[in-house]
Amino acid sequence: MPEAAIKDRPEMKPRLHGELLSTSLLAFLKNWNAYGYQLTQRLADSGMPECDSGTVYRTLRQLEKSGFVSSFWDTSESGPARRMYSLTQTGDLFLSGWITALQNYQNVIQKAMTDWDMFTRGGAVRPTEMEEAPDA
Amino acid sequence: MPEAAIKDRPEMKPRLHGELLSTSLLAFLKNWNAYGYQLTQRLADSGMPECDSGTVYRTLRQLEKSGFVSSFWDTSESGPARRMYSLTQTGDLFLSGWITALQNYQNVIQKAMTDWDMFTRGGAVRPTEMEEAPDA
DNA sequence: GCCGATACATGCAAGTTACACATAGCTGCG
DNA sequence: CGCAGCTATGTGTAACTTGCATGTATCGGC
Repeated sequence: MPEAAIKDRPEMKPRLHGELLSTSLLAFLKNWNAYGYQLTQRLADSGMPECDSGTVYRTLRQLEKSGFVSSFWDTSESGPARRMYSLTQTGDLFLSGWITALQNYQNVIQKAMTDWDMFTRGGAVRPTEMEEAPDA
Repeated sequence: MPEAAIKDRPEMKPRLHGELLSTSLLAFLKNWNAYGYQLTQRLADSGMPECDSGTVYRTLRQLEKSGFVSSFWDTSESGPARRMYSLTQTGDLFLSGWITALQNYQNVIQKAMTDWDMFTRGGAVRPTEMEEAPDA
């Protein structure tokens, strides 16, 4: 994890949101139906950055509006009613597409680290001393 | 890539933005200094979803405000002046932290796919027929 | 001079988020 | 019963982010 310079700035406390949140939710729903509160807890246990539960609920509604999940009220258990979500076929399709796109992202990140490794081990100039990238 | 149901909806044309964009930019800058226009092109060539060049420029300024990159005007080459960016130590640190966090995300996604695989091969009930997740 | 490519930037409407707060059901307990 | 605390879902709002269109300026070729 990042050290002092980063972790000490309250404004950059990392939070899970956006596409990473949406797709995490879809991933959880691939194997099990679940409701918002439950998903919030699973995310918290997953080692990912914390996320606001309000955002989780809104995201789930958004995913439903997009047709990626569907929901119904579950009153079978004790306690307050739960809105159970399940993944739709469209959502499953979207998740597959996302994973493919993620590969390209991973390639970019990994290539950066690999190249850096070659730089340092090869004794080449450090990037801050270079003016521009090669053409290839 | 996702098929008909998804790709035909113009509103869900995927675009690269947010943290995935920021970190892609930082990754490119890990090995080479570069300017906005150049980075926009590299992103386009990377196989990732398209992204708006205006968003790239704004994101770079934001990264500078956060202290993750620094910039100067480069007028050494012919053509319009270029704002050259380079990764700062803070940015490098942030990128490392991000990669660690990404691992957890990948685990969530991958576990979903693995479990699904076990489901289908093991002949277990499909998730849409299940009411709730197991306790463990 | 004029066009097109390069390069960076902003205005605006629409969408998204964090944080605080609201609502409500159920459980345990004195 | 009263009432605190957990479960469960949501909303109001200000701040921020984004896509798209557009604006500005430099330079090379003709």
